[in-house]
Amino acid sequence: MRLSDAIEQFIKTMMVEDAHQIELKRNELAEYFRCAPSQINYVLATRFTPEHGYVIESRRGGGGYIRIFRIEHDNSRQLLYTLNERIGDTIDEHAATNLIEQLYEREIATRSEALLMQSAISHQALSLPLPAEMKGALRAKILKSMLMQIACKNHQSTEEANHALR
Amino acid sequence: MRLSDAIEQFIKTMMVEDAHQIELKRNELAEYFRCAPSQINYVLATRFTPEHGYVIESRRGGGGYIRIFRIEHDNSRQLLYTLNERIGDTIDEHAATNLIEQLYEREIATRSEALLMQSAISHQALSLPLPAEMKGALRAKILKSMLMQIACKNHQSTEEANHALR
DNA sequence: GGATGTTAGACCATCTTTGACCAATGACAT
DNA sequence: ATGTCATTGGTCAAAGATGGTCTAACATCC
Repeated sequence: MRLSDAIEQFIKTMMVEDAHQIELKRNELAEYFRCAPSQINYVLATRFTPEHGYVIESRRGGGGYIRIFRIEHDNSRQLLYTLNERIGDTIDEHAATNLIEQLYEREIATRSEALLMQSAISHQALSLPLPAEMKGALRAKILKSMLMQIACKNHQSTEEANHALR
Repeated sequence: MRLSDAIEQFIKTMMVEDAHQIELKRNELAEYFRCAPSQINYVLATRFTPEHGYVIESRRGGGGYIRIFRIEHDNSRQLLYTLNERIGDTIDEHAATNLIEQLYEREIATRSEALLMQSAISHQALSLPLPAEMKGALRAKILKSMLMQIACKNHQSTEEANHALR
């Protein structure tokens, strides 16, 4: 079996047991699999992306860590469809607005969250001299990032939220 | 847990009890945590700056002390305004994170809003091939746009509250 | 054999902790 | 008043502890 697949399985097994969130040490994991630490990054970059339904958060320095959050299974299918099919690599403001509207109507996002997302991807927020394709790509990334946050937020404790904010 | 985080928590706990202003002895605190006195300075320098909403005053020599004040704001609108001013045309992720954390700690933004803003301006959300200056400018615009939204929302609820009182 | 996916490693960025050395203050002796 | 010195806090740089990025070499799959 490929190393990357083994690491992927290992992490996913950890997540099954332990709710929707795990914390790991890059060097320890690399040590365990006797591979280069950057191998861990490779696995995360190719198999634990927002498109796969995961959010990653990390910190360097003493006491550093890598945390992986997984979205809840209930909404995950719907959300992943939204992320991959409806947003994709780019999205214009109009489509994004419609999408946000829908999420609000379906009570996946609160009114407050919907308004905040809207303001983050509005033309005003992205009013810089950039090619339209770049703006579309940016909007897609930002929107995906925020949607994953909403999907994961219920798993994070307040304490962890503080960390996430640092 | 990291020593610095423990010290930070310790101080913040003191502040809550003690009306947003405390006095401490550097050496005593260092003794308590069994660390180098300069560790205290490190914590203050990285977590209790004006950017975090704190001001520090100290004196050396016999009877020396360190006083920490939490900056008060008349109301949330003022703070939002101040922060908006502080952002300027560009802001890096670290500074933005500090701002958002401050809003959360002062209950101007909810946890959900804080996390959402954080994810919108995170480096992951802006991970496209753009020069760093452009990313900083984008982050500033996005953040301001979101802060405006929150200011708006808060203002509306204030209006509603006023209305209800009439 | 070319496109795509893996792996390792060199080099980088960030955060924390400690310690040597510096500066200010106040008590006290002269 | 002035000098001395113990008492405190401040600065800065080095070392340590992590994780990130980039790229070349290698492997695998059509």
